[in-house]
Amino acid sequence: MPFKPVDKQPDHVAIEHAVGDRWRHERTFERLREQNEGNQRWSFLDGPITANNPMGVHHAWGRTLKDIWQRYHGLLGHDQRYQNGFDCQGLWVEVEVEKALGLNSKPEIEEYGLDKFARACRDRVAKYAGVQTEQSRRLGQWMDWDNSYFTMTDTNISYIWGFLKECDARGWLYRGHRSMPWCPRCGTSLSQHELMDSYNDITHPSLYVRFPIKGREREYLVVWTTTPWTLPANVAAAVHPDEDYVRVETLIGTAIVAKARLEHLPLKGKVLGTVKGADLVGIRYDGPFDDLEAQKDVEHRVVAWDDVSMEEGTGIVHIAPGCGAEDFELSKREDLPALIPIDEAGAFYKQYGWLHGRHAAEVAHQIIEQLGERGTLLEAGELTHRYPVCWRCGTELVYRLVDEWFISSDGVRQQMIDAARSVHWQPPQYGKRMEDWLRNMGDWCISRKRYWGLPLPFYFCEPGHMTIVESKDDLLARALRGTEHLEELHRPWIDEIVISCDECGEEAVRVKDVGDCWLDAGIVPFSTLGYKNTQWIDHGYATGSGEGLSGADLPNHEHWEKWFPAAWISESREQIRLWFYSMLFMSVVLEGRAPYERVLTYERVTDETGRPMHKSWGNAIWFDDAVESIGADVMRWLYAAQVPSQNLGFGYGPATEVKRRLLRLWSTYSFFVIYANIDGFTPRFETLSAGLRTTNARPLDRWILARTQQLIGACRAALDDFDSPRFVRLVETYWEDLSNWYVRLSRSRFWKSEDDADKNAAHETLWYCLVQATRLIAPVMPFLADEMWSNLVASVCDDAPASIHLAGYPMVDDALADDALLDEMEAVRAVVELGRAARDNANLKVRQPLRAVIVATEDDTRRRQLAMHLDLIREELNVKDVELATSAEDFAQTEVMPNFRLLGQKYRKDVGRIQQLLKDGAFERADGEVKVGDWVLTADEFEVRTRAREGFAVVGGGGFAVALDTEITPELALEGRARDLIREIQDMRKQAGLEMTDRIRILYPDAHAETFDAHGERIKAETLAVSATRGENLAIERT
RNA sequence: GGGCGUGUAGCUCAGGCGGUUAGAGCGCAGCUCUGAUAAAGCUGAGGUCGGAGGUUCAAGUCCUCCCACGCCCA
Repeated sequence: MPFKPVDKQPDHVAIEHAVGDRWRHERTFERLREQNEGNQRWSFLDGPITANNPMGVHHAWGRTLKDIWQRYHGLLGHDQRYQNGFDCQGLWVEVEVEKALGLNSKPEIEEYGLDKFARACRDRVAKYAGVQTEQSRRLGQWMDWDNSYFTMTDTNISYIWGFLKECDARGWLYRGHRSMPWCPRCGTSLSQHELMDSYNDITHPSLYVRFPIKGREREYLVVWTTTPWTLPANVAAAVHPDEDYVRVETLIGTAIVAKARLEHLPLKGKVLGTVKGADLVGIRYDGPFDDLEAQKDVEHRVVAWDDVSMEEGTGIVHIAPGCGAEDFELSKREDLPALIPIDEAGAFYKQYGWLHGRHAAEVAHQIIEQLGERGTLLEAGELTHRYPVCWRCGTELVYRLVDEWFISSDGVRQQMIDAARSVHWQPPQYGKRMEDWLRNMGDWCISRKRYWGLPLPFYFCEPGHMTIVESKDDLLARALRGTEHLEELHRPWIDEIVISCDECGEEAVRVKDVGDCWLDAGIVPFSTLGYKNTQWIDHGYATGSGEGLSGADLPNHEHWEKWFPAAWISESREQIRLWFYSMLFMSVVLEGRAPYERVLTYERVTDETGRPMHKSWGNAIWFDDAVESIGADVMRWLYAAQVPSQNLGFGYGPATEVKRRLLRLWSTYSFFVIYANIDGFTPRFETLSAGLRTTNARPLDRWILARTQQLIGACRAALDDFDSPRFVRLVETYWEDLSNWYVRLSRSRFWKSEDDADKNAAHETLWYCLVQATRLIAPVMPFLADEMWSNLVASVCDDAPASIHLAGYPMVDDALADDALLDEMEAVRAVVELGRAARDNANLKVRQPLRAVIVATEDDTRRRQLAMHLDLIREELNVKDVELATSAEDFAQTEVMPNFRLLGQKYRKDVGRIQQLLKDGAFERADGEVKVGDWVLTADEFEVRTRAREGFAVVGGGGFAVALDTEITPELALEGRARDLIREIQDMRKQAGLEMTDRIRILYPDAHAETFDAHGERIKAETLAVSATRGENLAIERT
């Protein structure tokens, strides 16, 4: 047997493990790279995955897309880098390590020891980089796993330093005093892009508070706040200068609020008068907690602010510049003092008296109580609203005024927008989204007050000069002392180093801040490609804490020029404001252009009902579980089929559907192997490349061969467009055609026992189609495809590559393409479908032969097409004869369908009436024209169709009418019974568990005597019977 | 509040420049075919193409407004 027998269903998991092992033993991937080395380049750049946890099924979507196109380009012969990346630094790693070590605050980390903490972070990264590598291999991803890049290396850090130096040279780098969203638990501020996706519905106190006006008796402003802890830092009250404010008489005095808000407030009383906001400006009032030391010199006043909202609150806004971003902006304009009430852990400073040491989140109750005692609380309720929390630990954020480092964005904004426009965004709306983001982006806050991260290379001397170190070498050259323990560019070791100030030569020390992790990822188009590096260093990339984790080279600038920019990158949608953004920023600064040419962006993975997956909801599916039960190939197909602009519902249900559709291909494969083995068929490998030239090809063979060429062309086009959903649709439709049209109609050729040229043509054709179809799906289902290849090709063709992935991607064979034939077969299939529908209508099952079917169409071309395939129609409809007719008057009526495009232009408003008349049959046909009402339609303005009369047949597209001759003669009835018997005996064979080649003897009762007399030979032939004799009941026995 | 996107059969989704009777898969019911097929075929039930206006001879498709949902930004 030339081919290994095939299971009824593929065991994906078993196949994948076996094929994966084979790839390893045979060095298949390495051989592919060797094969393609030096060819035309295709530059893909991998966005680093955070090496912090095992990867999930959502990562697998992106990794599948990356792998599909890397494999596709590999099959096209393109030289590629295949470098995977790991993101190693930043708060997310720290938080996980804190959890693992049982630490819960910055003081606890410092007590634990920064060196041990850094080691723990580094170890975690190393561990999960390994885990993710194994998982990715299991998914089938082909990457140069031994040479991944790690963003924590000294190399990567040095490159970022160089970038920061460049920003400073342009005057864009600055230290700012800003109100930042702050996580009290993590003790650090969050950047603008870290704030996204982290709003929760949270219930807060909702307070109305009185601010008594100085110098007026019993008169007060009313403000509203949901953050009571900020009241001790109040310095002003803002009003909208153009809005009307009213004075309202209440039991405890005269309240001032915005007129527009009055009806929404818990205030009752007579309106005494109206005053413009602008006229309130300058009023002095008593703050809520003037007795606090911090409030000692504050003079509270009313200021004007255009952003005061009339949608909520009282129209008078409590201003605490140390506790809010907008408040701080306002304070700069109005020259208000900024009181900072809480420290980095969220606890009140000493100057806040009775609040000292208490945490902002805990003091609401006491503040409300105090306000009550002081008689300034008007009302206290609750409000549930969207409020930001820390995206890592879930702690409610507060706003805090802090020193942070920024890169000013105004200088690069327009250049970045221009660069982004040069990129091909897919789907296109994400290009707009990037542009929106760029238009609105604030200055990039690059500092984090944490430990495990890029050390910012900013050094200050006592007199206050700043020196920026641009690389590790630069640091060592400038160092005065402290380099003894510097194993890597991380805290705490780097903090020991003292350098000399550029300006005054005094000793300078580093600021304590670390960097935003998106600096780490954004630099990789430069750091991994040897940008401006003069000398190629073998295995030189992994330095510092990355040492020993990767064997990647540090290439030189020439190499960078070859591979920059990336032809294509692909990541999930949130990377627009993260990686795509930071890379673009850095690349525009360093090179003035985008670092990528084309971007494919995809959405999120949900469960199969569309809900987000959550560990706590119990609907999460772990990658390891999924891949060992569904199989990587099926998962990959599921990912490939998904339109990337929509969320993907992942689950076992959708996976089962994929398997079911795939079974069509597998069953065809299995069918082929069964009969090829019975017949000892041996394929010729050269037919794949040199083209299949079968002399005995039947029309159906030529058709599926042409269909295959069409598929090859369409698949290549879809993949060239990075359109995997289209690719999947094309391929699945082809499976259907191959299985349910070609094989089903050709089965008898495989069954027959004569070993003739016709059978060989069928084998050759089916083998060719199966192999080409398999090659096409190789980028998406790499394991299954290679398994099929080794059985169908490698095991029987000595001259074939051992792996499908070394065999290149199929090319269209023009000699086999035949659009006319495809069109013909479409007509045949339409007629057969109509014929089947007609049988169904007439209640005549297909097994009963009929004398004739009449196919009527006025379309001469269609008739000619059908005439070439009458045998197919006869077989499929089980009729003795096919009659083609130009007119179907006896059983059908003629319809004239208007050509709306032409008529619309010509007759405009009259088209509707023409259409109605034609529908009613009120027309005459003569000389190729149609007279309808007052109009005459010329030949190109209409199309004639045939519609069957009731009871004859069903009408479908293409203008056919199909009618059956329903008379069943005794001969036809007898033949029908013979076919029934064949079917019955076949079923008995199957029940008895006989092999397909086993011979039998048939016993039949008297009742079937007539049938056997007439059709005995045929029955015996089809059921592989050596004899048929009388018996009591119908029975078979094996010979 | 602004921007982007989505809304088509019970479910998941296709529907280039406006044009004839809006499709597929899954699910459901009935029938059929079957010695590769745990498959497949046919028929049927099931659609206010989110809603309302408008442009047009003609709108699922173009325009305006509105509704719901998702995302991004305020």
